[in-house]
This record gives sequence, structure tokens and C-alpha cells, in this order.
Amino acid sequence: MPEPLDLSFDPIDRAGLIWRERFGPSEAMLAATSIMRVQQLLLGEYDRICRPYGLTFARYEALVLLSFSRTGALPMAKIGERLMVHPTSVTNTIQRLETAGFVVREPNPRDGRGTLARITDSGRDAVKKVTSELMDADFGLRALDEDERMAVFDLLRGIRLAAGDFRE
Amino acid sequence: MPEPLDLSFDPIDRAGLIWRERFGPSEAMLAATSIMRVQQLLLGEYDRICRPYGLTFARYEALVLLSFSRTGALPMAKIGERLMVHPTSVTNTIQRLETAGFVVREPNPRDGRGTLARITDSGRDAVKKVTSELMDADFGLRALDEDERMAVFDLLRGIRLAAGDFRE
DNA sequence: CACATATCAGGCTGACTGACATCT
DNA sequence: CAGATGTCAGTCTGCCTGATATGT
Repeated sequence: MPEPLDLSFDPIDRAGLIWRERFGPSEAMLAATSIMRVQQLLLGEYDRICRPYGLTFARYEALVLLSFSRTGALPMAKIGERLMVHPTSVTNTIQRLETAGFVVREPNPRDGRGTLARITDSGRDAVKKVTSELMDADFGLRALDEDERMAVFDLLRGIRLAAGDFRE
Repeated sequence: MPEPLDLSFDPIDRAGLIWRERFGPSEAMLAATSIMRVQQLLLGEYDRICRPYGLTFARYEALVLLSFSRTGALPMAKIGERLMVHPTSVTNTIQRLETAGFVVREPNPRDGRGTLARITDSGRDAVKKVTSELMDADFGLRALDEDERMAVFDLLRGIRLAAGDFRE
């Protein structure tokens, strides 16, 4: 499946081009810069879609997590764990969502130390609209067909497994 | 090549898990969250490698660009163009590299408005060491073999083409 | 003149460290 | 008591807007 490397084009690769002049094509470097660049492109598109609704993609992710939880509320620590972000980042994210009226904070009745973030109706509404737009945009992956998308997932899965993703 | 979706594991996917419970597996969503997550993992590793040398990955990229230019110096605008970052971000990056002694700024003799960033010996030394470590780390892609790395590159190339990458 | 180049001031973002009060 | 939980203060990062001085 991987064709021999085509050197006839000139990838502006965050310095990748230069790399190849110097070291010749390194498959690891090529793949790595591609991943970095595509993430940049995707995040840009996601943020562009979120912006009119007063969200960033990071905040949208938190909101999705809450909207799909059974009770609509989760402890701060759980949110950080699921989204794999630092506890203080959760505090920050939820605070901004609260300011925007998408979330309310309440004490955790089951743990006196804890705080629950609860999604509001307004928050559910925003999630619904942004989600719809993201799906319409095919998550920015219109350039790939179904098999190619699954191939990306399967290939990257190896990296994530090695890093300890997918555990529980 | 893409196997039927294996649902036996539980990917903690920045809310991706929840998505799948709700909407079933969406290939676009799976591929997209994989890309976002792997980028996060890679950048973390790159920054970890850069840190002992007083660099971030973003600054390292700028340094690589300079180190591989013919004269060791480039106009600010050119750097921004190559690295695809905002002009003010270039100013900021170069300023910090200058503070660290990896770069010096000088007026552009060919354009009175312009500034050249020139890499220093100390900068070249840092690039050399970090590059060596990145290559030793296989750019964080040890989990993939050569063919798989090229497959990633080829697959993502379609997305980048659609976004206008690879144009000169 | 319009335009390009680079900087600065200042805002926003997400991530982090360290300290802390609170509770289990 | 040790450990978990969340917040706060403060730093750093990169990205951005708008204004500005300087030059083509």
C-alpha cells in the first residue's frame, strides 16, 4: 500500500522540506510532521465552527462529555480524567462555561470535597448545534473515504496503545 | 486493510467513547480524535526532549529552519511563511531564541524595512543535539514500522492537499 | 500614494507548578 | 494521619487584533 516516496512536490512541512534536503526522506519525520500539521488544520476548522456559539473546541469537548453523562453532571476530577487534561485546566474550562451559562457548579452530595459541573439547557442546545455542524463538516475529513478514515484510526491506534491509551 | 471496527476496548478518546455510545462508531470521528490525541502525545514527547536544551518544539522548528538555510539567516516574514505561523508569533519566537543566545537579529541589507534572524554557533549546537535525540526517539513513532509510517503520510496527504498544503 | 515589514501593546487560550483549605 | 479534591495565584505558551514606525 505505501507507494515509494514521491519527491516531485515540495511539502511546506514546518521545516520538513529542509529536513529532506539534508537527511533524505525519513519516514518517521514525514509521518510526524503530517500528523502535527493535520491536527493544526482540524483544530482550526473545529474552533471556527465552535466560535459563533461562544465555544472553543476544548470547551465543546467538556460540554459533550457532560451532555452524554447519565445525570448531566460530573465531578471535576472525572472530567479531567476523561478529557486527559490537567485539574487546573478543568477548573478554568468549567469556569468559562459557567460564565457563558452552559454549565452550573454545585457541591457534590456524595463527596464533601467535590464539585459537580452540570450542563444547562442552554449548554445542551449549544452542543446540539455544534455537533450537527461538525458532522456536516465530516470532522474536516471529507478528503478521506470511509476505508481511509478507518485506516488512519487503525494506524494511529498502535501509537496510542504504546502510550497507554485505551486502558479501561 | 481496515478491519471491521473492534468495539471490545474502551478508548478514552477525549469524549470519543461517549460519542460512540450515542451515535455508534463514526469513522470520521474516530479518525479525527485519533489524530488529535496522537498529536498531543507526540508534542508532549517532543517538548520533553527539547526542554533540557532550553527549547520548546516550536522554537526548535524555527532553529532548524535557520540552520538549514544557505546563509544561516532568514527574514522574519520568510520564517513565518515557512512555519505557517503569524508574524507576531515569529517576533515572539525569535525574541526568545535571541534571549537564549541561539539567534541574533540584524537588519536586512537587501530591504531596509526588514530584519534577519541569524542562528548562532550555540544555536547550531542545540539543534544538533535535539535533532539527534528526536531521531533516536524515532519521532515518537516507534510503534509503527516503515510501511505504516508511509501509510500515515500518504493518508494524511489527502487532507493537506484539500487544505492547500504542498503548494510550492 | 498604496503596500510591505516588523514591532509593540494587550487580550485570549490552554497547560503547568506550588500552595492551600477542605474533606475522606 | 495520609491522601484526594478543587481552587487560587502566578507563569509560560502560542495565537491573535490593532496600531505604529519605517521603508519600498
